[in-house]
Amino acid sequence: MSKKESNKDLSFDFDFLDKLVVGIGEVSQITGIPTRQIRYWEEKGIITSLTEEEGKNRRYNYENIKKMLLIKEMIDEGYTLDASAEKVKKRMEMIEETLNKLTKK
Amino acid sequence: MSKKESNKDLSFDFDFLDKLVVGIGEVSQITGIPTRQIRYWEEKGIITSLTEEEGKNRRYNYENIKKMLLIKEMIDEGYTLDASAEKVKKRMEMIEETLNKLTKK
DNA sequence: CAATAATTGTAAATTATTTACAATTGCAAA
DNA sequence: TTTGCAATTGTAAATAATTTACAATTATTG
Repeated sequence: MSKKESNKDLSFDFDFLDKLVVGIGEVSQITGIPTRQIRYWEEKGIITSLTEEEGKNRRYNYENIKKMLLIKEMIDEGYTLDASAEKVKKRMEMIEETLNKLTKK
Repeated sequence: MSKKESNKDLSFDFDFLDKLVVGIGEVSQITGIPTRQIRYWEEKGIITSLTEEEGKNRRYNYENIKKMLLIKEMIDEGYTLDASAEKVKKRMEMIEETLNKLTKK
C-alpha cells in the first residue's frame, strides 16, 4: 500500500465527519431525541442548524449532533435545558481549544 | 474528568459511526454521487441499503457510504463499475479482517 | 456499426419535514 | 393549592424530498 493511500485511510474518518450533514430524521434516529424536541431546542436558540433557506429541510453537522447528545446527557442528570446548554457550550469550547493545541503545527 | 467520562469521549466516534444511518440525499451530498446513480448501483446489487420496507426511504450506514466512496475512486481510476465493486468488496473484507485481529481480546 | 454497460430524465405517487397555533405536563415559589 | 414559567408534545395543511417505473441517452468494447 502506497504512502498516499495509507494516509488517506488514516485521515478518512476525519474527512468524513467534516462532510457529514444529515437531516432531522436521521439525527433523531441517531440520538434518540424526538424531532419535535430538536425543533424546539432550535427555536429556543440552543442549537443552530445549517439550513440555508427557510422552509427547506433542516441540516445538521457532526458538531450539532454531538452537542445534542451532550445536552441530552446533562438533562438526564437533572440540569435544566438552559443550564445544560450553557455547560455543554463551555465544554465544547474547551475541547475545541485542546484540539487546536494538539493539531497546531 | 472521571475515568468513565474519559472513556466515553474516546469511544464516542465509534459509537457514533455505529448508529449513523442517513438518507440518500445526505449520502449524495457527502459523496458527491448523484442520487440517481446511487439508486442505479443499488438496483444492480452493487450496494445494499438498510431500507426496511419497499416504498420507504432508503437508509445507508457508514459501511455503505465508505463503499460508495471507494467505488467512486476506482471508477475515476478507470475501472468498470463491476470491477470496481469487486475490488472494493475484497478490500473491505481485508480491512474488516485486520480490524477483527486488532480488536480481538 | 452492434451490443452491452452505465448513466440520466422524469411523471405520478408516496413519504418526510416545515411552520404555526395550541394544548399539556412538570416543577418551584407564593 | 394555585400561579407562573419552562419544557415538551400534538397536529393540520403546505411543502420538500424520495420512490418506483418506464424510457432515453451516452460510453465503451468487439
